[in-house]
Amino acid sequence: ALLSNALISMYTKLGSISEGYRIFNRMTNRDVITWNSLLSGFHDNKPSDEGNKIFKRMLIDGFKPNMYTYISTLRSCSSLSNVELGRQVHAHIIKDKLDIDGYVGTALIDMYAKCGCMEEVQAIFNKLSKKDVFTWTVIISGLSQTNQGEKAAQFFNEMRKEGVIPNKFTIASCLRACSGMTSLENGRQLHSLAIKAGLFTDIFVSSALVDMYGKCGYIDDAETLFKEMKLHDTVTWNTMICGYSQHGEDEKALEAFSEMINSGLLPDEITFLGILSACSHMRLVEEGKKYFYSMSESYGIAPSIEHYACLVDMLGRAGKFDEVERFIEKLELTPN
RNA sequence: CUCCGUCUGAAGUUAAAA
Repeated sequence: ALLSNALISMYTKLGSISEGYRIFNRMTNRDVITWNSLLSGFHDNKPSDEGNKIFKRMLIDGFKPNMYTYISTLRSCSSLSNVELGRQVHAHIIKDKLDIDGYVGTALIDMYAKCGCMEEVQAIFNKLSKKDVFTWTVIISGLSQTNQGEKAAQFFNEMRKEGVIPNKFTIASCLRACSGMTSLENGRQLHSLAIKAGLFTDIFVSSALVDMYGKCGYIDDAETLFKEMKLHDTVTWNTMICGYSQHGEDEKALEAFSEMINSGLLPDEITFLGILSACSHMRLVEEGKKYFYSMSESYGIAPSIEHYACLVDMLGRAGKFDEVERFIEKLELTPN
């Protein structure tokens, strides 16, 4: 069982969920760790309710979850904003007296924060005896992600008063809060803090800085920062492309797209939202259609309803209302 | 008693309109 467990964990963490399941299904000597190993694979992959299914199946099969199980299941709840299951798991945790554990507490706070349940967050937070940088950061990121930037800033200040040193996760989350509030002052302070702490070169921190300057209206500063970065990934390019497009610097958005492709990176669905938006601003209907069809033809990305909306917007701005109608009629998606 | 061990916690980019 020890070897099989390790194998399941390896496969699921590498994204080969089906390989993990194959070993799992062949095992006759499953233990709690077997189930936990299976659960651990759904952490870094796309959100799915597979984790919740495994948790329930485990209970039905008569296995007693431990704190590893609960933490993994809570992660699924967080990524799906499934507070109903989260509360059920919480009840199990209290029953098993595991709620005093720091990791469990952090996972619970994260789940409630991402679901927007601040009363629960406060209650658990107040009860925790030891608060580390993870505890503070999950709250700050939860508030940033639910557009409660002012509260995020309050927690950040309180954290520093307590003498807890922010790390790159904390800084990136706070920068997101600044972007949401277009708070240039706080953003600049975080910028110098990041330099002092040696976190400036982290790609999450620097991308968040590029975004912050863009959102605060300083697209030139964002561009300068972007060009100074040694590493660019898809998210960094997306930040710059969407920043250009949001500022009406649409030609630059398209140029950036070409540069991105030339550098060997692949675009994703967010890249195309920025690109289609730029084409729409410029009334570049034919060019925009080319980009739209290249999504599935060249990059294997299925357009979402947002992409279709961009195309409708583009046709509408260009005054092509008859074409808009035809386009909507032949939609394979249900219009919203 | 201490350490180790097959499973545990957080971060950046998202169209239009109003």
